[in-house]
Amino acid sequence: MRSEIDGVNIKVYGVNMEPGNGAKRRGRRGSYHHGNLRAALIESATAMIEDGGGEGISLREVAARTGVSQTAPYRHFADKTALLSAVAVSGFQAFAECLDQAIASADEPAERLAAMGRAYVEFAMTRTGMFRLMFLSDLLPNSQDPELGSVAMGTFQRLARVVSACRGDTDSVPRDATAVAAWALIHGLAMLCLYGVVHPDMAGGIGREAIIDQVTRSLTSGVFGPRV
Amino acid sequence: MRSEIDGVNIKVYGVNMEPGNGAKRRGRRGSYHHGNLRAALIESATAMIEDGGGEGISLREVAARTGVSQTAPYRHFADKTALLSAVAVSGFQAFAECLDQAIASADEPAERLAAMGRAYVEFAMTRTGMFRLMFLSDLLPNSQDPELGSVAMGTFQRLARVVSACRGDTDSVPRDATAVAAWALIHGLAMLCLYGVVHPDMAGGIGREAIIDQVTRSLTSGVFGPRV
DNA sequence: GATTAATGTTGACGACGTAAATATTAATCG
DNA sequence: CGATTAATATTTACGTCGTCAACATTAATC
Repeated sequence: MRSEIDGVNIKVYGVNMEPGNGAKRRGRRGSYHHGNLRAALIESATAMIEDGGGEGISLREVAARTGVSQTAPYRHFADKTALLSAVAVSGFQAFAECLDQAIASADEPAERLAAMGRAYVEFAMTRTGMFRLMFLSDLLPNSQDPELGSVAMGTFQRLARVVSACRGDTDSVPRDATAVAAWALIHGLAMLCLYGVVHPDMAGGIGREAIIDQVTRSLTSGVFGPRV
Repeated sequence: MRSEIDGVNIKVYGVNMEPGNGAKRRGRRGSYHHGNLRAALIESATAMIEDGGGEGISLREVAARTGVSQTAPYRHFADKTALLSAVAVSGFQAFAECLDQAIASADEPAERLAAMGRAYVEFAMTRTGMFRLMFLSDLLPNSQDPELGSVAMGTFQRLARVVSACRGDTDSVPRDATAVAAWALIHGLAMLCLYGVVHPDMAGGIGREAIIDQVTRSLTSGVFGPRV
């Protein structure tokens, strides 16, 4: 970005920021200031996480893909973890939208719960990189970011509400461990699918789809069914 | 390790390998060759993972703690991942022993299953670093090491056998998704505990112990109970 | 319009994973 | 037993990474 002519430094900023490069950048293009770098960094990092190997993502490459210098992110994030944490927050928001969509797809509580289970696993298998960042990195346990914790809790509460409805409780949150068990069951299933333990053609002649179906169905029977 | 006297290089090897330094080293001490470096590296790495932050472990530090140079590990492991994979294998073996102990602690299949559930969660909460390496790193899905996959499957089969017994099946592996559901439930519960979602004093007045108890108990009732 | 705050760049540092070349020891074979 | 060879460890070096400090450029404010 810097050419030296006759001992005079001439800076050339924004070479790849010219109009028409297809970026969704809202700020003034071609200027020293980016305009909306924070959001752009999250966007770049998200794209890299979605389609690439999740962990091997470097802050420098995120900056490069966004068209800024290596240290520019430090004006908006304390460190790499903070950026990843912000990405995870947006991931949880997208996740919550998927769950809400599943809830809206059915009227009966039992069907709703089954739909949520399928949506949960589908999110894990479709947006693998993001799911791994959300649940398989050390972000959640070690998080300094309170927003991450609360948005993650939001997904739990969505499940808990529907479980309550299934059992006929008036409270929006079940008083016993049922909601925890429901979440554990569906989350664990997603994990086993991710690990490759539950794969498309399993031993015993039952495929992954059938297993997902049976397990999500068991969400609405047995201990998860109506209180007696 | 190298002192220069009158232009002559004198190497001093094994300074901290003298007899009586308390190491469990089986090889010839004080020699250039370590004797059992592979096992020693796994041991050092295991110790670092158990009591420290799991992910931030560097190959260089493992080598240093073992008393060898940075690149010595490359004579025994292809790369860092291979070493971590070997550590995970030993972790799964220890995990299997815990499960076997739980199985041996009871005679009734239902009690056995509940005991396994408690052991599972306890392992996750006690040996957190190892559990995270085993299940929360990318080792399991991406593994090139066939031993890792098979030893991980071993823990599943232990659960599957007991689930079969609970349901009164003659086969050692249930033909439907019940074993998967059982594993998913208990693994998911361990995850939620690790994430801090299920903490000692939960909302609703029930503690973690009670939740673990209820969830593991639900393993032996409802869909996991005897076939009708 | 000058000052100040916000936001970017450059350059550097130490730690890391790992390859290449070299040194030391153990194993093998006469 | 001595010489050769294979195994194992070390030194040095390279490129990448996260991040700090110093500086440059632009926007906001009085």
